[in-house]
Amino acid sequence: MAIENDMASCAAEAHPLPEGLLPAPLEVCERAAAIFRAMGDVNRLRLLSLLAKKELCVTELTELLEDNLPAISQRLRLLRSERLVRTRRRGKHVFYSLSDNHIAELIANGLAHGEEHEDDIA
Amino acid sequence: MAIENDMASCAAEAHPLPEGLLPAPLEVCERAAAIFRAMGDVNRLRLLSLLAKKELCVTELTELLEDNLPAISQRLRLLRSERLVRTRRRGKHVFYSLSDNHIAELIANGLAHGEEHEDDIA
DNA sequence: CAATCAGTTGGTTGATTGATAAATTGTTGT
DNA sequence: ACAACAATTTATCAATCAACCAACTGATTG
Repeated sequence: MAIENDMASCAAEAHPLPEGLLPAPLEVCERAAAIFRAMGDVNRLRLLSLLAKKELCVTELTELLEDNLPAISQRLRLLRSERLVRTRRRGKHVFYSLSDNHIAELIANGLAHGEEHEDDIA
Repeated sequence: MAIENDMASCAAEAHPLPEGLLPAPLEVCERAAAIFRAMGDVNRLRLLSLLAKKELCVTELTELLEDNLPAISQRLRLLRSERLVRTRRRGKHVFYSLSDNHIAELIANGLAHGEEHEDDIA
């Protein structure tokens, strides 16, 4: 009753909050969230799962994923805007690959987790 | 004109596509994409960045993130529905923690990448 | 330089999503 | 049982996003 104006008390009683306990910096979270968001779509992730194995051009991706070319191109565009993939022009073809190993690891880890919990869907 | 029904020819010329080159199974991608999607939001990721350090209750998270409690609770609900976090009731308080080390690694990796590319935002 | 192939861009539409506030459930202490 | 606190739920609204089709650019070949 005497300490009801101390808003932090309830939490402090439950656990003494360490001073240094802070969320990751906002800018870092924004960047990381942008990467995750870009990976957080089935079609884009399937694209990435292929690029994780091999550099591929838009036409090849279109065939492997059995989709139409503009759709693939749009997804690649978004992935490139978030710097998850790189492009390299070779004659008529534009080849896409993952921009760095860090991205490759994130994709591999995510897919690995997806395999473990495959039963969650059914 | 004579070969216009052979759709694969153009890509085959650019690169001989390995037989075994297939995207990750659809179900795996769906599950992995769902995880990434859940992480792909700044507010949820900040939540996760805290839970990666320590188990915390909703009230504590509300204070640390300086937001209102229902908002935090909603985000936690989504994270729980995707099985990224676990709950444990202790008296009046519900404590949240990451559901497993795999998730913790993904978060750590994502944030690490976010730190590297902090300059991308400015 | 015209024709064709490879890829991108723009605009629209329908579906998801996140924020907010209000009402409700669950828990403890008196 | 009641009051006070902790957390969830529900509903609604605005914003964001992905799919789709059409038009366009850029590069190569005849």
